[in-house]
Amino acid sequence: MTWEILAEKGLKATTQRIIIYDALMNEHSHPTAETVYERIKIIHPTISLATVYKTLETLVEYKLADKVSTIEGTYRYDGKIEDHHHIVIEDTNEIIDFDDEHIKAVLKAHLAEKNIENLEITNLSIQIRGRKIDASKTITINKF
Amino acid sequence: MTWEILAEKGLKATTQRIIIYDALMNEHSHPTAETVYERIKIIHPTISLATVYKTLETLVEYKLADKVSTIEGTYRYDGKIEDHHHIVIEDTNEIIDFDDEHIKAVLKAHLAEKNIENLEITNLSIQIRGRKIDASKTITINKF
DNA sequence: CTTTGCATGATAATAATTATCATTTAGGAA
DNA sequence: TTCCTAAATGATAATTATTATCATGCAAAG
Repeated sequence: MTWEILAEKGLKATTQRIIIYDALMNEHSHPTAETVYERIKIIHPTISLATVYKTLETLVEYKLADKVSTIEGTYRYDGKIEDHHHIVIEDTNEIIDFDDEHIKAVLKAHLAEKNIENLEITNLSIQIRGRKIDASKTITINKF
Repeated sequence: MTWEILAEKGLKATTQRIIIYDALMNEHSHPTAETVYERIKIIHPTISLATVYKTLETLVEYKLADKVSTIEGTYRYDGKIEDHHHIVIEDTNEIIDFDDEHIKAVLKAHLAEKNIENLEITNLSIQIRGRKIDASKTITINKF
């Protein structure tokens, strides 16, 4: 229940927050604030764009969402907060989630060999850029 | 010689381009266009900010520089075009270069096991976020 | 039910970047 | 070397995304 998730964080469960949170969780395309706004207007036409911006920031602040900057110069929000990586498709700038439980361990093991002094690593992410071989098809990631 | 590098790409070697290119190559802090402009104004006070923006874009277009988007919402330019990775320091958003000839091979080997269908990987980079344990000291990366 | 402080909505302000266009200049041709 | 032309520059206007402001509304605690 969304209102409980908000309440747990000490956030007022307003209609707007619930709608925005739900919209973000159900949208896997890493939308911009503007896109979230457009989607939401259909079911809640009186919502303000400013509220969407502020609420998304709040969700990020309370670790209920992630925010990423893109090469287009805009921010995109991600309802998925578990550790994962992104594949960015060139030309379209589509972002595809990429889950991999092992890759981080592989990287950390490698980084341990280098010893980087005075640094505490808080986050490690892999950015994969690429292009679709067949633009009409989707990209599928097969586990194993 | 900078003018030769520009000429090789079929670019006019204007005074402004030479100054901007040299400034970027000698600045390892991943500056913004604005920062490059401020630095350059000292030796070339009549240069226009618009020229700095346009020239940096041109350098990126001709693969003489890289452009990265940051979480602050601004672009930073990088005179280093060889494959490398970035360590972003939280709070200060300082960017430190991180060279590693092996890490990419390690990652590619790992990614080959997953088989990602329909994707041609064009670029692979690792983003390390972290904080300085001792803020007054720098971060050193020891090769072996 | 009332209160109170935080959230919302409308809109103004800001900041970074891009576009426009008259003027200048690099580099090739004569 | 001088001339020519296409491309680059400089000044500034326009745009775009985002943030700030503030009067009004509403969630939730008592």
